[in-house]
Amino acid sequence: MDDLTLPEVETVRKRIETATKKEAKFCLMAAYLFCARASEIIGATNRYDIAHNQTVARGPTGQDVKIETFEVGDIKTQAAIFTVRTAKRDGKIRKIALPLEKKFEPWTEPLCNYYAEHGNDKVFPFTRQKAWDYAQETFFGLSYPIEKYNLYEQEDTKPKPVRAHMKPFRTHALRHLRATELIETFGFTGFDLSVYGGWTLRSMVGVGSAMSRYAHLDWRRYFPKLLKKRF
DNA sequence: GCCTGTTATGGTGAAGTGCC
DNA sequence: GGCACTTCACCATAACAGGC
Repeated sequence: MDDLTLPEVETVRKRIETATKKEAKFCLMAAYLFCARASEIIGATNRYDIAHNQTVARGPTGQDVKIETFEVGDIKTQAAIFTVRTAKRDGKIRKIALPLEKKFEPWTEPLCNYYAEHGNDKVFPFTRQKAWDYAQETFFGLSYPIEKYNLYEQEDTKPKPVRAHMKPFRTHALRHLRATELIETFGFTGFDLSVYGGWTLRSMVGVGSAMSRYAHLDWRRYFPKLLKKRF
């Protein structure tokens, strides 16, 4: 029986740090920090995916980040605000704010600099398959858990339960890892996570229309929780 | 209106294929 | 061999539907 747990954050971060290709390193870094799906990072789609309405590349250009000062009470610090276009929700914009100070998040500044190198061009001008290759070579030997779920087949009226199992750690696993870290380490609530990760409030915390009025809550709601000295 | 189960849709995983 | 493209099974999650 597999141990159905995620790898340690530190293990994954070290792997990303040691990625040999610069574009692989920053691509995986961004996917992890933004709690993003591959399509929210990559900037190119091959002909087949376009023809079959598969992945839409929603990745950023070098212009999709800005620096703002965050000030509340005694706290005054700088935040890098990254614009991410959410997959599955027709490219709905969400803002990922990350502390610029190294003691809070040492990757924010290098990622901003990498964005700046690309100007008006796509920051990650390659396909999801390429990103998957990068994840495969970077996370070789690591795996992550898939929860049990029901499989509904067209010809079968009864759902087929699929047991919890492990899968090799690839691009989508970074989203799982980051979401878990935000809850367990930074104390994010379901509301915070729905803003950060681009989930609907219903899918994240199970609230209906009455609470969905708060769906506009922006990065200032969760940002103070990221000001936790860890490095 | 809320809750819960089901379905639809769009995205990812991963192996295969073919070209240079 | 390395790379990009093709292919389809699998998975995540938004939306729908029905009961209370």
